[in-house]
Amino acid sequence: MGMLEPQFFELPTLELTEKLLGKIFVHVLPGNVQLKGRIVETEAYSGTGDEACHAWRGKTARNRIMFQKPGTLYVYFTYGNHFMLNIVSEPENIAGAVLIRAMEPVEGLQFMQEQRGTTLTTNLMSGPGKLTRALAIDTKSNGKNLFNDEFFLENAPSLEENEIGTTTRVGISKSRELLWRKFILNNPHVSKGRVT
DNA sequence: AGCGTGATCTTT
DNA sequence: AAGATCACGCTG
Repeated sequence: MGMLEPQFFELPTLELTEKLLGKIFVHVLPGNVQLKGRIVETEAYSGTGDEACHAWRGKTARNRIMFQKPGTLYVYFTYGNHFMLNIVSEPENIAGAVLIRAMEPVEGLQFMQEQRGTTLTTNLMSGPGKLTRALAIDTKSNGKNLFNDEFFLENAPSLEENEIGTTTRVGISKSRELLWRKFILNNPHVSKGRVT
């Protein structure tokens, strides 16, 4: 299956949040080291009305990437330790993004194990801070897009509705009622204790 | 269940 | 300028 094209990302954020499940995220390091993970857990963050979205009050120095074209990477630093990986959604000048919360390791396991200091595959990428560490992603990648040979998504079949779980989002204090978290049911690589 | 760790944003 | 918050992960 080939690389996903820009048109794939032209969907409402919540729809894209589902469509990204099962797709293969690829980061190619210098020396042609290929790191690949299958996306198994995502969350939608979108514009006005969602107070948990960084951009709900408008554009700032940090969130400006959320206003760029769909398929752009929005990476930010939080809790003094962790980088969060998002894929921008919505047309240019409208804020939206999908937080990638967990992946299933597919290629580059040895590199990931060294990065993470563990060998247990269900612990390598089972959280948003874990997966950026495993994939060697930090704010240097903020603003890059998924249409080049460093970062891209490999296509894969979409999930059936009955294979997808839906809940409220994790770790937020505002807009807690929105059912904007999507994940692959019964997949052991979703973030800890949240497989169903 | 508690805490580290530092950028970002709000309030003074 | 100071204080609060934070789309988390690890130890205990």
